[in-house]
Amino acid sequence: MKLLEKNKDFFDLTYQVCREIPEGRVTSYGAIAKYLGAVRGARMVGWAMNNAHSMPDIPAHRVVNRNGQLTGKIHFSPPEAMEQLLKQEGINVENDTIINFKEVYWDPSIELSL
DNA sequence: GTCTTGACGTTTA
DNA sequence: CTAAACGCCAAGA
Repeated sequence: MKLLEKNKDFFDLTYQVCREIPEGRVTSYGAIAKYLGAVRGARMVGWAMNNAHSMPDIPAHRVVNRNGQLTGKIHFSPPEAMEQLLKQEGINVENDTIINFKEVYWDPSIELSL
C-alpha cells in the first residue's frame, strides 16, 4: 500500500489555501508552509504562487512574506496592482508594506481550525 | 546530469 | 542587538 501519498502536491494544497483566504485578509508563505507541514518550506509556497499564474482565482496578492512586505508584487502586472488590490480590500499598504499586517493576518491553521 | 536561483523563514554566531 | 548561514524542494540553464 502506498499510503505514503502526499497525494495533493505541495503546490495544489497551497492553491487550495490561497483560495480560502477571505477578503480583506492576508497570510504569509511560512504560515501556509507550516499548515502543510513544511515549516521551512516557505520557498516552495512562493514557487507554487509563481505557478499560480496558470491558476484561475488564486489571490496571490493576499499572500505576503512574514514581514508583511509585498515581496512578490514584482511578479504582478503591473506590480502596483498588488497594493492596489490590498488597499481595495481595506488593507493599509504603504511603501510596499502592510501597516495593519497583524490586524489582517489570516492563519490557515487557526481560521481553518483543524 | 550538474549547478544556480528562487513570491521565505528559522536558527546560530 | 545585528549579521550570516542553513534548510525546504523545484525548475531553469
